[in-house]
Amino acid sequence: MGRSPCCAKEGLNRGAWTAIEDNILISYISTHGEGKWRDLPKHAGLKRCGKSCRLRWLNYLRPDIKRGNISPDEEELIVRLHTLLGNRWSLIAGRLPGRTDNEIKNYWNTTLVKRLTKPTSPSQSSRPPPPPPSRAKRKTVPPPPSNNRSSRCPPPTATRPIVLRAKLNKSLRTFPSQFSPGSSQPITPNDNDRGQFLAPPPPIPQTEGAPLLPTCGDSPSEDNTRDGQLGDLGFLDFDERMLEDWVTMYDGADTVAANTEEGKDSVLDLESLAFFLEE
DNA sequence: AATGTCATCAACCGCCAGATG
DNA sequence: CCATCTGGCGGTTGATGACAT
Repeated sequence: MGRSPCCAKEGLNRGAWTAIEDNILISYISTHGEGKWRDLPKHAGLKRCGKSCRLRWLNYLRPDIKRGNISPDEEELIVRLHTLLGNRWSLIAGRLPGRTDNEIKNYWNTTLVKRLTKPTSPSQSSRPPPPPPSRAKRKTVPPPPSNNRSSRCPPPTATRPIVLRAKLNKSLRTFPSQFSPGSSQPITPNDNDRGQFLAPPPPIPQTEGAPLLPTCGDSPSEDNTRDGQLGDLGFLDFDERMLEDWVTMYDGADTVAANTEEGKDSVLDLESLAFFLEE
Protein backbone atom coordinates (compact mmCIF):
# COMPACT_ATOMS: atom_id res chain seq x y z
CA MET A 1 0.00 0.00 0.00
CA GLY A 2 2.99 2.21 0.40
CA ARG A 3 2.26 4.11 3.54
CA SER A 4 4.07 7.27 4.18
CA PRO A 5 6.30 7.19 7.21
CA CYS A 6 4.89 8.67 10.36
CA CYS A 7 7.27 11.54 10.01
CA ALA A 8 10.22 12.56 7.93
CA LYS A 9 13.36 11.00 9.31
CA GLU A 10 15.76 13.58 8.02
CA GLY A 11 17.17 16.06 10.46
CA LEU A 12 15.49 14.55 13.48
CA ASN A 13 17.14 13.88 16.78
CA ARG A 14 17.31 10.31 17.87
CA GLY A 15 18.32 8.48 20.97
CA ALA A 16 18.16 9.73 24.50
CA TRP A 17 16.15 12.82 25.21
CA THR A 18 17.81 15.86 26.67
CA ALA A 19 16.44 17.83 29.59
CA ILE A 20 15.77 20.72 27.24
CA GLU A 21 13.71 18.57 24.94
CA ASP A 22 11.83 17.19 27.91
CA ASN A 23 11.02 20.66 29.12
CA ILE A 24 9.82 21.73 25.73
CA LEU A 25 7.57 18.70 25.48
CA ILE A 26 6.21 19.11 29.00
CA SER A 27 5.44 22.76 28.57
CA TYR A 28 3.84 22.22 25.20
CA ILE A 29 1.58 19.43 26.45
CA SER A 30 0.69 21.30 29.60
CA THR A 31 -0.49 24.15 27.40
CA HIS A 32 -2.05 22.31 24.49
CA GLY A 33 -2.80 18.90 25.88
CA GLU A 34 -2.00 15.51 24.44
CA GLY A 35 -2.80 14.34 20.98
CA LYS A 36 -1.96 15.40 17.46
CA TRP A 37 1.37 13.75 17.94
CA ARG A 38 2.27 14.06 14.32
CA ASP A 39 2.05 17.83 14.41
CA LEU A 40 3.32 18.26 17.93
CA PRO A 41 7.06 18.33 17.16
CA LYS A 42 6.55 20.94 14.50
CA HIS A 43 4.44 23.16 16.70
CA ALA A 44 6.55 22.65 19.78
CA GLY A 45 9.80 23.16 17.94
CA LEU A 46 11.16 19.73 18.64
CA LYS A 47 13.30 17.85 16.19
CA ARG A 48 11.69 14.60 17.07
CA CYS A 49 9.29 12.19 15.49
CA GLY A 50 5.77 12.54 16.81
CA LYS A 51 5.81 8.94 17.82
CA SER A 52 8.94 9.54 19.81
CA CYS A 53 7.28 12.46 21.59
CA ARG A 54 4.29 10.37 22.44
CA LEU A 55 6.44 7.59 23.80
CA ARG A 56 8.55 9.94 25.82
CA TRP A 57 5.49 11.55 27.33
CA LEU A 58 3.60 8.36 28.08
CA ASN A 59 6.52 6.40 29.43
CA TYR A 60 8.52 9.01 31.18
CA LEU A 61 7.19 12.54 31.47
CA ARG A 62 3.59 12.15 32.52
CA PRO A 63 3.14 13.60 35.99
CA ASP A 64 1.44 10.51 37.35
CA ILE A 65 4.23 8.13 36.44
CA LYS A 66 5.40 6.00 39.30
CA ARG A 67 8.92 4.82 38.71
CA GLY A 68 10.94 1.96 40.08
CA ASN A 69 10.38 -0.11 43.20
CA ILE A 70 7.70 -2.40 41.98
CA SER A 71 6.12 -3.65 45.14
CA PRO A 72 5.52 -7.32 45.89
CA ASP A 73 1.81 -6.69 45.54
CA GLU A 74 2.28 -5.13 42.15
CA GLU A 75 4.56 -7.95 41.13
CA GLU A 76 2.05 -10.56 42.16
CA LEU A 77 -0.63 -8.74 40.23
CA ILE A 78 1.57 -8.54 37.16
CA VAL A 79 2.19 -12.26 37.31
CA ARG A 80 -1.46 -13.06 37.70
CA LEU A 81 -2.54 -10.70 34.96
CA HIS A 82 0.10 -12.03 32.66
CA THR A 83 -1.10 -15.54 33.33
CA LEU A 84 -4.51 -14.42 32.26
CA LEU A 85 -3.78 -11.92 29.52
CA GLY A 86 -0.38 -12.83 28.16
CA ASN A 87 1.87 -10.11 26.81
CA ARG A 88 -0.83 -7.51 26.70
CA TRP A 89 1.17 -4.98 28.54
CA SER A 90 -1.11 -2.05 28.06
CA LEU A 91 -4.00 -3.94 29.61
CA ILE A 92 -1.82 -5.05 32.47
CA ALA A 93 -0.51 -1.54 32.93
CA GLY A 94 -4.08 -0.33 33.03
CA ARG A 95 -4.54 -2.20 36.28
CA LEU A 96 -1.43 -0.73 37.82
CA PRO A 97 -1.86 3.00 38.29
CA GLY A 98 1.22 4.96 37.50
CA ARG A 99 2.95 2.10 35.76
CA THR A 100 3.54 2.09 32.05
CA ASP A 101 3.28 -0.78 29.68
CA ASN A 102 6.92 -0.32 28.79
CA GLU A 103 8.01 -0.52 32.39
CA ILE A 104 5.97 -3.61 33.07
CA LYS A 105 7.20 -5.20 29.88
CA ASN A 106 10.78 -4.48 30.84
CA TYR A 107 10.25 -5.71 34.35
CA TRP A 108 8.70 -8.86 33.07
CA ASN A 109 11.38 -9.55 30.51
CA THR A 110 14.28 -8.81 32.81
CA THR A 111 13.17 -9.88 36.24
CA LEU A 112 10.08 -12.01 36.26
CA VAL A 113 10.83 -14.24 33.30
CA LYS A 114 14.05 -15.33 34.88
CA ARG A 115 12.46 -15.88 38.21
CA LEU A 116 9.48 -17.73 36.87
CA THR A 117 11.43 -19.94 34.52
CA LYS A 118 13.77 -21.08 37.23
CA PRO A 119 12.93 -24.51 38.61
CA THR A 120 10.40 -23.68 41.24
CA SER A 121 11.09 -24.55 44.79
CA PRO A 122 8.20 -25.94 46.81
CA SER A 123 7.76 -22.58 48.45
CA GLN A 124 7.23 -20.88 45.11
CA SER A 125 3.70 -21.11 43.96
CA SER A 126 3.84 -19.03 40.80
CA ARG A 127 3.20 -21.17 37.84
CA PRO A 128 4.97 -20.43 34.60
CA PRO A 129 2.89 -18.38 32.27
CA PRO A 130 1.20 -19.93 29.28
CA PRO A 131 2.35 -19.00 25.81
CA PRO A 132 1.23 -15.42 25.60
CA PRO A 133 -1.44 -14.44 23.11
CA SER A 134 0.69 -11.70 21.70
CA ARG A 135 -0.27 -9.59 18.75
CA ALA A 136 2.29 -11.34 16.63
CA LYS A 137 0.80 -14.66 17.51
CA ARG A 138 -2.69 -13.44 16.84
CA LYS A 139 -1.71 -13.31 13.22
CA THR A 140 -1.04 -17.00 13.03
CA VAL A 141 -3.46 -18.20 15.60
CA PRO A 142 -6.80 -19.41 14.31
CA PRO A 143 -9.00 -16.43 13.69
CA PRO A 144 -11.09 -15.18 16.55
CA PRO A 145 -14.51 -16.65 16.87
CA SER A 146 -16.84 -15.52 14.18
CA ASN A 147 -20.10 -13.76 14.69
CA ASN A 148 -21.77 -17.09 14.73
CA ARG A 149 -22.58 -17.22 18.37
CA SER A 150 -22.43 -20.93 18.72
CA SER A 151 -18.91 -20.96 17.40
CA ARG A 152 -17.87 -18.62 20.15
CA CYS A 153 -18.64 -21.13 22.83
CA PRO A 154 -16.03 -23.80 23.29
CA PRO A 155 -17.08 -27.10 24.73
CA PRO A 156 -17.64 -26.76 28.41
CA THR A 157 -14.44 -27.39 30.26
CA ALA A 158 -15.55 -25.58 33.30
CA THR A 159 -13.66 -25.12 36.42
CA ARG A 160 -16.73 -23.60 38.01
CA PRO A 161 -19.78 -21.96 36.66
CA ILE A 162 -20.51 -18.26 36.73
CA VAL A 163 -23.60 -16.60 35.48
CA LEU A 164 -22.39 -13.92 33.15
CA ARG A 165 -24.93 -11.24 32.75
CA ALA A 166 -23.14 -8.71 30.66
CA LYS A 167 -19.95 -7.84 29.05
CA LEU A 168 -18.87 -4.56 30.41
CA ASN A 169 -18.86 -1.79 27.93
CA LYS A 170 -15.79 0.28 27.33
CA SER A 171 -16.93 3.06 29.56
CA LEU A 172 -16.58 0.77 32.50
CA ARG A 173 -13.15 -0.49 31.77
CA THR A 174 -11.70 2.50 33.44
CA PHE A 175 -12.38 1.89 37.08
CA PRO A 176 -10.00 0.15 39.38
CA SER A 177 -11.03 -2.81 41.39
CA GLN A 178 -8.35 -2.81 44.01
CA PHE A 179 -6.28 0.26 43.71
CA SER A 180 -6.81 3.73 44.99
CA PRO A 181 -9.66 2.61 47.19
CA GLY A 182 -11.72 5.50 48.29
CA SER A 183 -10.02 7.75 45.84
CA SER A 184 -12.02 9.22 43.08
CA GLN A 185 -9.28 11.47 41.85
CA PRO A 186 -8.62 11.21 38.18
CA ILE A 187 -5.06 10.35 37.51
CA THR A 188 -4.81 12.38 34.39
CA PRO A 189 -7.44 14.13 32.38
CA ASN A 190 -6.25 12.88 29.06
CA ASP A 191 -5.79 9.21 29.60
CA ASN A 192 -8.90 8.09 27.95
CA ASP A 193 -7.11 5.76 25.64
CA ARG A 194 -5.09 3.51 27.79
CA GLY A 195 -7.45 1.89 30.22
CA GLN A 196 -6.43 4.23 32.95
CA PHE A 197 -8.60 4.90 35.91
CA LEU A 198 -10.43 8.08 35.26
CA ALA A 199 -13.53 7.80 37.27
CA PRO A 200 -14.83 6.30 40.46
CA PRO A 201 -16.56 2.98 40.06
CA PRO A 202 -19.84 3.48 38.33
CA PRO A 203 -22.88 1.57 39.39
CA ILE A 204 -23.53 -1.74 37.77
CA PRO A 205 -25.26 -0.83 34.54
CA GLN A 206 -28.27 -2.98 35.04
CA THR A 207 -30.41 -0.72 32.97
CA GLU A 208 -27.84 0.56 30.59
CA GLY A 209 -27.59 -0.75 27.10
CA ALA A 210 -24.26 -2.38 27.61
CA PRO A 211 -23.30 -4.83 24.94
CA LEU A 212 -23.66 -8.35 26.11
CA LEU A 213 -21.58 -11.39 25.98
CA PRO A 214 -22.90 -13.91 23.57
CA THR A 215 -24.63 -16.82 25.06
CA CYS A 216 -24.21 -20.39 24.16
CA GLY A 217 -27.13 -21.65 22.20
CA ASP A 218 -28.79 -18.34 21.67
CA SER A 219 -30.35 -17.91 18.37
CA PRO A 220 -28.93 -14.93 16.55
CA SER A 221 -32.33 -13.34 16.44
CA GLU A 222 -32.48 -13.11 20.19
CA ASP A 223 -30.89 -9.87 21.03
CA ASN A 224 -30.19 -9.46 24.70
CA THR A 225 -29.72 -5.77 24.31
CA ARG A 226 -33.27 -5.14 23.29
CA ASP A 227 -34.85 -2.22 25.04
CA GLY A 228 -31.55 -1.58 26.67
CA GLN A 229 -32.28 -4.18 29.30
CA LEU A 230 -29.82 -6.76 30.40
CA GLY A 231 -31.23 -10.16 30.12
CA ASP A 232 -30.09 -13.03 32.21
CA LEU A 233 -27.84 -14.95 29.92
CA GLY A 234 -28.17 -18.18 31.75
CA PHE A 235 -25.48 -20.37 33.17
CA LEU A 236 -22.30 -20.70 31.29
CA ASP A 237 -19.54 -23.08 31.98
CA PHE A 238 -16.74 -20.69 32.47
CA ASP A 239 -13.05 -21.23 32.43
CA GLU A 240 -9.88 -19.37 31.64
CA ARG A 241 -9.93 -20.48 28.06
CA MET A 242 -13.28 -18.90 27.47
CA LEU A 243 -12.22 -15.80 29.28
CA GLU A 244 -9.23 -15.46 27.01
CA ASP A 245 -11.43 -15.96 24.00
CA TRP A 246 -13.64 -13.17 25.19
CA VAL A 247 -10.70 -10.96 25.86
CA THR A 248 -9.67 -11.55 22.27
CA MET A 249 -13.12 -10.88 20.96
CA TYR A 250 -13.75 -7.88 23.09
CA ASP A 251 -10.36 -6.37 23.16
CA GLY A 252 -10.38 -3.67 25.74
CA ALA A 253 -13.24 -5.00 27.78
CA ASP A 254 -11.50 -6.11 30.89
CA THR A 255 -14.42 -6.21 33.19
CA VAL A 256 -17.63 -8.14 33.25
CA ALA A 257 -20.66 -8.00 35.38
CA ALA A 258 -21.08 -11.41 36.84
CA ASN A 259 -23.48 -13.22 39.01
CA THR A 260 -21.42 -15.83 40.70
CA GLU A 261 -22.46 -19.27 41.70
CA GLU A 262 -22.96 -18.00 45.18
CA GLY A 263 -25.47 -15.54 43.88
CA LYS A 264 -23.47 -12.43 44.43
CA ASP A 265 -24.23 -9.86 41.85
CA SER A 266 -21.10 -7.95 41.18
CA VAL A 267 -18.90 -6.32 38.67
CA LEU A 268 -15.66 -8.16 38.30
CA ASP A 269 -12.64 -7.12 36.42
CA LEU A 270 -10.53 -9.75 34.77
CA GLU A 271 -8.00 -9.64 37.52
CA SER A 272 -10.69 -10.46 40.01
CA LEU A 273 -11.96 -13.17 37.75
CA ALA A 274 -8.52 -14.64 37.52
CA PHE A 275 -8.36 -14.68 41.25
CA PHE A 276 -11.78 -16.18 41.37
CA LEU A 277 -10.77 -18.93 39.01
CA GLU A 278 -7.72 -19.75 41.01
CA GLU A 279 -9.74 -20.37 44.12
C1' DA B 1 43.09 -0.88 37.10
C1' DA B 2 41.56 -3.01 32.88
C1' DT B 3 38.59 -5.87 30.57
C1' DG B 4 34.62 -8.78 29.87
C1' DT B 5 29.95 -10.05 30.91
C1' DC B 6 25.46 -9.28 32.49
C1' DA B 7 21.30 -6.57 33.68
C1' DT B 8 18.40 -2.81 33.02
C1' DC B 9 15.52 0.21 30.59
C1' DA B 10 14.71 4.07 27.31
C1' DA B 11 13.90 4.32 22.72
C1' DC B 12 12.98 2.61 18.20
C1' DC B 13 10.65 -0.27 14.71
C1' DG B 14 7.07 -2.29 12.29
C1' DC B 15 2.51 -3.84 12.37
C1' DC B 16 -2.31 -3.28 13.31
C1' DA B 17 -6.94 -1.33 13.92
C1' DG B 18 -9.94 2.43 14.02
C1' DA B 19 -10.97 6.93 12.15
C1' DT B 20 -11.55 9.80 8.37
C1' DG B 21 -12.36 11.66 3.82
C1' DC C 1 -16.32 0.72 -0.19
C1' DC C 2 -11.71 1.99 -0.45
C1' DA C 3 -7.39 4.36 0.45
C1' DT C 4 -4.98 6.81 3.63
C1' DC C 5 -3.90 8.72 8.10
C1' DT C 6 -3.11 8.38 12.90
C1' DG C 7 -2.40 6.56 17.30
C1' DG C 8 -1.46 2.52 19.91
C1' DC C 9 0.76 -1.76 20.82
C1' DG C 10 4.25 -5.41 21.46
C1' DG C 11 8.85 -6.94 20.16
C1' DT C 12 13.43 -5.74 19.87
C1' DT C 13 17.65 -3.09 20.12
C1' DG C 14 21.35 -0.49 21.94
C1' DA C 15 23.40 2.49 25.44
C1' DT C 16 24.73 2.51 29.95
C1' DG C 17 25.95 1.07 34.46
C1' DA C 18 26.95 -2.67 37.71
C1' DC C 19 29.36 -6.51 38.73
C1' DA C 20 32.79 -10.25 38.07
C1' DT C 21 37.22 -11.82 36.74
